[in-house]
Parts: sequence; C-alpha cells; structure tokens
Amino acid sequence: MMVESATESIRTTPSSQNGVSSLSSQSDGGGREGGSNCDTNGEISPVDLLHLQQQQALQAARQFILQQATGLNSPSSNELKQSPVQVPVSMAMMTPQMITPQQMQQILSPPQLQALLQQQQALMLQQLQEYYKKQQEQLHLQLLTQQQQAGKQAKEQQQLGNKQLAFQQQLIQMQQLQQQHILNLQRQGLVNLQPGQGAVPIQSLQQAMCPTDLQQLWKDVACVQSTEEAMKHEGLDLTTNSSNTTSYSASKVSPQIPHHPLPNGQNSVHTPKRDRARLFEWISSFTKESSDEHLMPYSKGAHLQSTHSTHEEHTASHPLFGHGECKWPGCEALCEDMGQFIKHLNSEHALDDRSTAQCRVQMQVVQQLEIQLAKESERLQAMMTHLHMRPSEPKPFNQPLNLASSMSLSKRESEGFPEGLPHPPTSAATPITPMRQGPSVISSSSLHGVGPIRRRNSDKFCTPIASELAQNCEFYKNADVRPPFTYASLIRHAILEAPDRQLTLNEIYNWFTRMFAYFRRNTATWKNAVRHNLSLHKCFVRVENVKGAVWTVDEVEYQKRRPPKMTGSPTLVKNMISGLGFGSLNASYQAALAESSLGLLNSSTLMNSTGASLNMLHVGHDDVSSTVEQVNSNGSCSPGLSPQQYGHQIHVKEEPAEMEEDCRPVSLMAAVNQNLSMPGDERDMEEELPTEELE
DNA sequence: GGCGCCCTAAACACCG
DNA sequence: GCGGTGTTTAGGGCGC
Repeated sequence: MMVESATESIRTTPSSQNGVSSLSSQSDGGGREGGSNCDTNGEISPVDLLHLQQQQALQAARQFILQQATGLNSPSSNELKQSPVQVPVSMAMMTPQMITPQQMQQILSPPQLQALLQQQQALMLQQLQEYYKKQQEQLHLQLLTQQQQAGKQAKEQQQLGNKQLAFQQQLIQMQQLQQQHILNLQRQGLVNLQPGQGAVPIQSLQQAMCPTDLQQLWKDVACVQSTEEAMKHEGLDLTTNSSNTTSYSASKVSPQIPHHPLPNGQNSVHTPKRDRARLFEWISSFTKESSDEHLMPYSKGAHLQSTHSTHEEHTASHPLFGHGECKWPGCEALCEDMGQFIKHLNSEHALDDRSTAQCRVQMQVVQQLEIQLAKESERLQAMMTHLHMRPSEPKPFNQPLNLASSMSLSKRESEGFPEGLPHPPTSAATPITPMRQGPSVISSSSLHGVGPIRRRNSDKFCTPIASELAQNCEFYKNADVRPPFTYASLIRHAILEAPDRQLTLNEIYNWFTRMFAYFRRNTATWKNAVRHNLSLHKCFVRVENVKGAVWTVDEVEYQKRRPPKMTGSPTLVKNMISGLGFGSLNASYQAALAESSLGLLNSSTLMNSTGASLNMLHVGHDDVSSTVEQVNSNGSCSPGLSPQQYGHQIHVKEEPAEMEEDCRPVSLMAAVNQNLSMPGDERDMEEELPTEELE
C-alpha cells in the first residue's frame, strides 16, 4: 500500500539531500512539519529521528496517562509543555488550563467530568490521526525528494536501495505506531467516542501521576520505543506489523542495539534506550531519595544504584558507570571495569553533536522532573497541612462566628436590621466569600449547582447559616450556587428572619428566590421540597392567620431534632458543664450548634431589641414581637408564635417516627440547661451560640 | 450493613 | 378545571 507506493517512487525518482538542522532549531517550537532534517546522504537526520521517536514515546506516554486517568485531581503543570520534543498532536491539550483539575473536579459533576474526558480523548484521537497522517506525508515527501536526487547518480542506486528500505521501515513503523496507539486508545474506551466530545487536559492527567506512575509511563515509553528497535532490528519484514505487542523484555534482548548506530554515527536507534536509561536513572534517584526500601521491580537502574551492589564502588567513582554497564542514556554498554568504561566513555560519548543533544535532552528531562518534584512536594505539603489542620477544624468555624456574626449582630441591633438578614456592609466586604469558606462549606456538589444540597455540612461543621448568609448573601444572590444548608434550616431561617417570624408559603418561596440565585430555577423541585419539609418536620407549624395560613418555627421541636447523637454523651456533658472550648466538642455537636445558631441568634437579637427578658420555657412570653412561646402538640412550651397572637387554628404535625417523643430523653444540652434553670431562648443561645454569645 | 438524615419525585386531597 | 397548598409515601444518596 503506502509502503509499496513509496518504494515505487523511490525507484523511479532521484533522491537528494539537505542539511542537518541543529537541535536547537528543531526544538524551538517551530514544529516538525517544516523541517527537512535529512543528512547529505538523503536520510532522515538523526536528530529528526530522535524527535520522531521521542514523539512516539510521548504518544505512548500519553496513552499511559490515559490509562492512569482515573483521577484528575492534581495541580496544573507544564511538564509536557516543556518537553524537549514539540508534539503538535498534544500541544492543544498541554496548554495550561485556566482552572486546575481540582477546581474542575469541584465544578464539574462526575458525569460532566466523564463527558469531558471522553470529549478530549476524542479530540486527542483525532489529533493523533492527523499527526500521523502528517508524519507519513512528510516522510513520503522526504522519500520522494531523496529519490529524485538519488536517481541522478546510478552509483548511488544500491545505496538508495538501502535508504529505501530504511524509509520503508520508517513508514511502516509510523503506521504501526499509529495503529497501535489508536487501537490502544480505543481499547481505553475510545471506541465509543463520538465526534465532538471533549476531554480532560492531558497535562492534568500527567500531573495526577505519582512518581510510580511516571515510572510506569517511562517504562511504557521504553516499551514502545523498544518496539521500534525490535522492528528495526528484526529486519525488514514490512509485510507484518504484528510486532505491536513487543514487550519491554523483548526489547531488552537486543543488547546489540546500541552498538548499531546509523552509518553516519547518528543515534536514532539509541534514543529509545536513552529514554529508558533516563527513566532508570530517575527511578534510581527517586527511589534512593524517597524510599530506600522501594525498589522498582522493573527498574534496572534502581538495582544499578543499589548500595549493596558489588559495583557500587565503581558507581560511586563515576555516576555514569554502574553494575558493569555504561549508564549513559541509551547506552548500557557492558564494561568490565572502570578503565574500560572510561575508554568507552571517551570513545562513544565524546563531545559531539550527539552527546550534546543527549545532554540537552537529559537536561530537559531533569528539568521536567524537578518541576514534577516541586509540584508533588507542594501537594504533599498541602496534604500534610490539611491533615494536620484536621483536628482543629472547628477553629475556622468559630472565628467567623465571633467576628462576623457578633459584629453584624450589634449592627443590626443598632440599626434595626432583622437578625439574620444579610447586612450590606458585611456581605459587600466579601463578595465572593464562599472561597474562604473552604470546601466544607461550598462543596463540589454545591459548586456545580446540580448536586444535592450540602446535606451534612450545615449540620456538622459548617459555619452557621446566619453568618454564612450574612457574609455571603451577595454571593448566593448572584451565583447559581446551591446553599450548603438543608431545606429545613433555610426555611427556618427565612421564617425567623421575618419581622413577625411567620411567613406564608409564598413568602417562603420568595425568600428562597430572593436570597439564592440557585432557587430561581427548578422551581418545581425545590418548591415541592419546601412544602415537603414544611409538612414533614414537626418544627414547622402551620398557623391559620387572618391573611391565610402562615408557617412558623417551633424552636423546641427544631432543637429536638438537631443533635440526637449528643444525647447522653458524657463527653458532651462534661464539655457543656465545664464550659470548655467548643473545639473539643465532637463534630456533630458543633454542627448542631453551628446550624442552629441562626435561630438563636435571631432570638437573641429580637430579645435584645425588644428589651424583653423572657423565660419562654417556664414562664411564658410577654412580648409577641420577640421570641414567643407556643404550645405545641405535646403541650410543652416552645418559642415561636403565640397562639394567642394568631388566635387561629394550629395544625399539629407528627414528626416522623424518631422525632416523636416527649418521652424521648431530651437532648443532653437541653437537660443541662434546664437543670441550670436556663430560660428557653437563653438556653438555646447558650447551646447554639457558644462563640457568639458566650464569649 | 444498619440507621438516620436529607433530597427528590410523585401521588393525592383540599380549597379558592 | 386549574393552580396553589398541604400531606404522604417511596426511593435513593450520604455520613456515621
């Protein structure tokens, strides 16, 4: 087919030559397409071949990266971008992204990520095909040119035959690699790819790799290139291309490879082993530095640098000699002793273009690895920092509570702001605050806006809804971000925020849409959820008012359902009574405190604003504008709207099973407070505003 | 794995 | 009949 036609062209057209481009000129991003890197003999220049093979290696690397692409969470990097080889195929994918994979992962839902991955894989496949096409065309073009010039001299006919074979070989290799890579990509799931789908940045995949992955990657690279070698050295059986599965071990059975350079002394066949050798070197260094016990099973280099090696003395004497082999990238020549090695070094690796190029490549390899190391180190540091910070998680949650909430509280009190209402100055100072909330507040699901509400956050360890909304109200108003609170807490907040602490269903709807951009869509869903929550939770009391049915909050019921887990916890009792720092409390309790702080904040504010000193629980209310008590279905007194105030029918709900009980032990906190004769709301304040009210 | 909490969806009833 | 409201049930996800 193509090879045959190329062969035919060779026979019928003269060949020619051209100069060898310098390495620098080839690597300066000019791309390979325009390069005519052939030597005067009409062959592809070694440097060109080097580039070609390195590109192929990178293709294999990319292939491996895709295989490893289960996680995309790693900081962005530009390793590939800085690759010594310009690989047009992947340049688009190597472009640094505006967002990190982590951010992408947070922003995108898993299905979106998957779609993105598939999309980019498709793109990559397409680019691969285009690239190989270009390469083939280029090779073919070079072939034709050389044939034309070579044809003028009959004397060179025989030589041309050899060149022809060489080019045929190149073409075959190119085709084989192309097929192999495409097949591999398809095996990796691209068979189902559809046109137009996107993908995950390849750099992200690479960045996600750990050193072990890199080792495997390099191994694959070496394997692929060894395949090339094998093909080259297996003769010129161009009719079969079944050598795609040539294994690494198979390639290693070709020790003569390094000793068969091209006639002009170039190093095309050296390149694969060179890369592999660099891999080994890197593995060795990494293994040595990171963990002496972890020897890479396939890492020959690791063993080469084993401190237990009998050749260690030699290794120590020369970094390029170890285990009886020359460790020059791609060489692996066997040397019996140091003297022989030195001789070999001086003869085979003297200062010439090839060695310079190899050194240059090695420098870039090292540079890339250093970058990778820096990134990995940074990641490690972040991980350690994160893990170290874990025990003190409550800290960031307490702090904003103290500062923001109390400050805005006082302001609201003085300015008559309804408590809980977002105060402009506060929110204005933090227009995009959710970022500072940390992941505990704005989860990935809430970020992309399609996932479920941050369910546990508000309950466990989030900033209280009051301060959260106060500080981020502008954000939630404008950003299509789902608030990290439950429907129940939001409804409660809305109701308590109302001047008279009551809202009609429609007013609740309006509050949701007014406060959260997220709730301006999917109205059917969340409205249904709101109604569901209102009906389901006992804490929401429907009151027939003159203007229709309104919903109020039964704080007692609400608090009842909050911290069931802390009931009976000796630790909590101790902490409670002793008034220790809340950082020592467990997450559940803190979460309960956090979430419910809003209502208590509200209550306290109202109480303060009205100057009422209430004993809701035992005495009864004396100010309906403040937190009022309400006789609930159980006959107990609870803060909320006064039945007298509304003087209408109150629909008593039954909480779901577990909520049902007066006989159920009251929460420990409540019990403690009751023992302390704490008034209802004050009790709540004490419970829920440890950092706000108990400073 | 069980449990609790939550969300979502859906069906149904009531009422203006 | 329609839309809004309220109730209830079911299923599933998630964290403990």
